[in-house]
Parts: sequence; structure tokens; C-alpha cells
Amino acid sequence: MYCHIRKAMTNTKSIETSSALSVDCAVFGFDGKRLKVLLIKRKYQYDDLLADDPKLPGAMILENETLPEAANRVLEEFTGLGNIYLKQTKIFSNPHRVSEKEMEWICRFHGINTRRVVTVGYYALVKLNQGIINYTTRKGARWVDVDSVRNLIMDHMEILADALAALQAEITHTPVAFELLPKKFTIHQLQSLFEAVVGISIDNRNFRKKILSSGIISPTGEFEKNVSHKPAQFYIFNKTVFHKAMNDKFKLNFINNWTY
Amino acid sequence: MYCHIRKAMTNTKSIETSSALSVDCAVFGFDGKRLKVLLIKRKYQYDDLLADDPKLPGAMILENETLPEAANRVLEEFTGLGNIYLKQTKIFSNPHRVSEKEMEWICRFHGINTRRVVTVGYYALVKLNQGIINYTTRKGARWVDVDSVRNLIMDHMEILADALAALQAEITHTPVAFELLPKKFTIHQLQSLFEAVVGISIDNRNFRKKILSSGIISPTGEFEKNVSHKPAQFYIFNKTVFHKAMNDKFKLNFINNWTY
DNA sequence: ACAAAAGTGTTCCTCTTACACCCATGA
DNA sequence: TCATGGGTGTAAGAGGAACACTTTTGT
Repeated sequence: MYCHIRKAMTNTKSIETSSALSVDCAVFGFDGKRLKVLLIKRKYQYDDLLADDPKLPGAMILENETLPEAANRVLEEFTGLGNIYLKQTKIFSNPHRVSEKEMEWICRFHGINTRRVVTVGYYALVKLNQGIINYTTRKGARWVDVDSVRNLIMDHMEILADALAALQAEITHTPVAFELLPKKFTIHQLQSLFEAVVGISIDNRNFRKKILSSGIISPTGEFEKNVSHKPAQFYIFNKTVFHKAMNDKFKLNFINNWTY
Repeated sequence: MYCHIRKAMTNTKSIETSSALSVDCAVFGFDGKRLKVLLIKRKYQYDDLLADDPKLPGAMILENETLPEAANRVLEEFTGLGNIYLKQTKIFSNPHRVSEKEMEWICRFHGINTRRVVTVGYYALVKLNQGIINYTTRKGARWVDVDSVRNLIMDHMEILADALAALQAEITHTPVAFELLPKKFTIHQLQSLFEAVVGISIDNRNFRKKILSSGIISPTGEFEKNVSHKPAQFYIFNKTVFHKAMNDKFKLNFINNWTY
């Protein structure tokens, strides 16, 4: 039913070929102070590749799933959550991105037989809470400060760096920040998140003015409890206002949204 | 040297599998008035799939090249140009994105044998001129108004729409506009390009003010000749100023570059 | 009382907007 | 002389930047 014809191929150095396709996910979370990323372990030792070597969660793509489905499968496995914000970043297709030894490890671990693995980078955003942390801990995963990540296996450092850059770019133009916060959050939390992700500090009064006048968050009337300072009000994200604002502003007033 | 171990796999419905990987490129050009995209023909008839069916240029990835290399190979084949601006957009990995008949066509045409083709979308930007147009015409390709493209094969309409959306988003934040213009261009050309790509109209005086005060273009002192109106000055893009401006502005003054 | 974070206003200034006419050239 | 696009200035308003103190709560 599919293909039955195979052209006789000369033994050139470059031929059309099949690749194993995988996804690797940089899963970000925010603990109120710092941006965290979820790391797992290699799990299976192979020669001098240690079982403890840290890596990003990932998986091979299955026969009848799309790449985002594969990424969601990985996220569900390690966090227990469905419906996570997920965004594809780059594709890592260098034929030599994986060393021969790593290639052997992959084939052994995944029970496949291939000469090349092309991987697709994703970043995912989760609302961190104690439940998730307990879950990921049981799975042998840990949440690490993004700034302090070192020595991931293969090209996972590069995949992570790319994911972080994509998140930084996106958080200033789309409301992904709210994917990292609880449904109800304080303005202080929101500001800290921006500061942590973009790596800057923002004047509190100006921040409040801008975020409140934009209308994309609404006060709930609820306040923090049992905090040793003046309790902050909780706000919620206002999706409809955001989309309206984008459509009104972005197209009609191009020159205003134009940042050279 | 690579893998020699293959785990016995149970015959589940979803198994890890290999895919053929392809690239498809939306190649954009600007003729001074409208945004154009390069279309080619299917070329080989197969049953009711006609040789004239329009499609985006694309190719299977070869064994020892990366995806951007494959995309560049396609561009060189159809335009004769190297060093074209190239940007990856999305991956199209739906297992059913290609019908069975198209799948047969692919296998036949490419002389491969696979059950699945995952394709990676790219958009490319070229400086249109008569030389290029002659070249692409000899290759059987044509430059079509983006707005009037209809009925591309497989999911190429979707790939094109995605590429266009990516270009629209990018042109307002990075200087890709200059990839679509000759080295020396008039301010009018630049403005028309923005208008064509984003689909808006811009006040000429305000546009000049903003673009000139940004410093990212510099006058050459040369003027149009043989035009039946006041000759316009030619300008060139000023790369260094652009990068300096981005670094100064974007990080330090986040709140200003923030568009909710 | 004190520590810790919440919350609030104003001034200055830059940038955006809206808008209309004369200029240089080729036909 | 006419048609075509090139090129210019200003005033009003909006929004960003910089800046410090009072409030509320738990300990």
C-alpha cells in the first residue's frame, strides 16, 4: 500500500535516508524567585556513560503520533500533567550531533536500529506547585535553577539554551508568563517572573501601571493570608482582553509595535 | 560501529520508527509592489496526480547533511543562489499529512521506501532581479503573488501560510526586510515592502522620520535615474547600527519593548 | 518595634500621531 | 503642462522613565 519501488541507488556518500526522530523538552517552572528547568537522568549505564548523567526529558517519536503528541507524552510521563503549554523551537539535525558511543546507547536503550537521530527541541511551561514537585521527585527528576545547569549529555545544553532564548523572546510578546504562574497570582509574582526570565529589574510602580492599564489581568478581591507583611491582592489573567488588544493594536498600528 | 542491538519489539500499534525527513521552502521575493512566492511543478505525473500541480520547492534530506543544508541545496537548485536568508518555521509531522497516493508518488519520484514523511518548513528571502527571474523561469518555476496562491499539493498551502505568518512577525522585529531589497534601495521601496508584507498602509512622513532617526539606513548620495518624477535617493542598510540598537534597547529597557 | 513586602502620584520628556503642500523630473 | 512619486514640519497627545514614602501585617 505504501511504496514498493526502490530506485537502484549508487553508493554515493550522500543518499536519501531515514532518521529516527526524537523530541527533547526543556520544561520550565517558576518557584516565585527563579526560573527552573526539569532534568532527568540517563538512567541506563553504558560503558563510561553513567546512569546519573543529567539530561532533558525526551523520547523517540512513535509511528502514529505527531511531534507535539510525542512531546506531550514525555511531559505527561515526567510531570503527570496533560495540557501543558508547549512550543517547538529548533531542530537539531547535525549528522554528528550524537557521538558514536551515545548512538550505541540510544539504540540499546530504545531498542531501535538507526544511524542518525534528528531531534526537535520543545520548551514547556508548567505551573510549579508542591504536587508537581512531589511527582517529579518520585520520577527521579529534579528542578534546577536554569542558571546553574551544567554538563547535560549530548547537545542538550544547546537545546536548553535555545529553549531559554525562545522563552525570553516570547514572554515579551505573548502572554506565556501566565502559563508559569498559578491561576491566581500577585502582581509581585508576575513582576518577579519577568525579572527572572529576562534577567532585568523593573521599577515596581511603572510595572503596575503598565500591566493594570493594559487590562490583561483582573483583581479577584482575594488577598494573601498569613504573610508577615501587607497581604497582596490576587489577580487572574484575562485572555479575551489580551487577544482583543493584540488584534486592535498589532495590525492597525504597525509603526508603534515596531522595534528597530 | 552504530547500533547492533535491536530489542525484540512487541507488535503494538505505536512503535518507535524511522521517518523520511524533508524540507519545503517558501521562497519569498519582492517586486517593488507585491510579495511573491516561488512555485514549482510536481513534474512527474502519477495516476491523477498531474505533472503541472503547483508546489513549494522541497527535497528529502540526505544522509550527511543538516536540515538547513538541505534547504540551501533546494534554494541553490531553483534559484542558482547561495547564501540566501533562511529560517526554519514549523515541522509538519502529522502521520496522515500525506495521502497514500501522494506517498506512492513520493517513493516513486525520490526512489525511496518509507511509510512516513515528516517535513520541515522553511522560508527564504531573495532579492528579486531579472537575472533570478530568468533563472527560475528556465527551471520551470514561477513567482506568484502570495495573495493569489491556491491549491498547492499536499499540505503546502499550510506550510506557506505558516511561513508567511512567520515572516510578518519577524519583519517587525528583525531587519529581514533588507534581505528582500537590493543593496541600494529607496525609502519608498522599503515602505512599500512593509506595507506589502504586513498588509497595512503607513504614513510616509512618519515612516521616514522613524526609519531615518533609527540610523539603520544610510544615504548613498546616489539617486534614481530616468524616472519621470523627482529622483529618489538610494540608501543602504547599516548592520552595525542595528545590532548596537538592539543590544542597547532590548535588554536594558524591557518595559519599552513590551507589547501587550 | 521592627521587618517585609504592598501599594500609590507626579513631573519630565520622548515618541507617536495626524495632517497638506511644494519639488524635480520625464513624457 | 501634466502626471508621478520625492521630500518636508508641526502641534497635540500618549506613554515611558525616574523617583520615595506610607500602609499593613506577622513576629
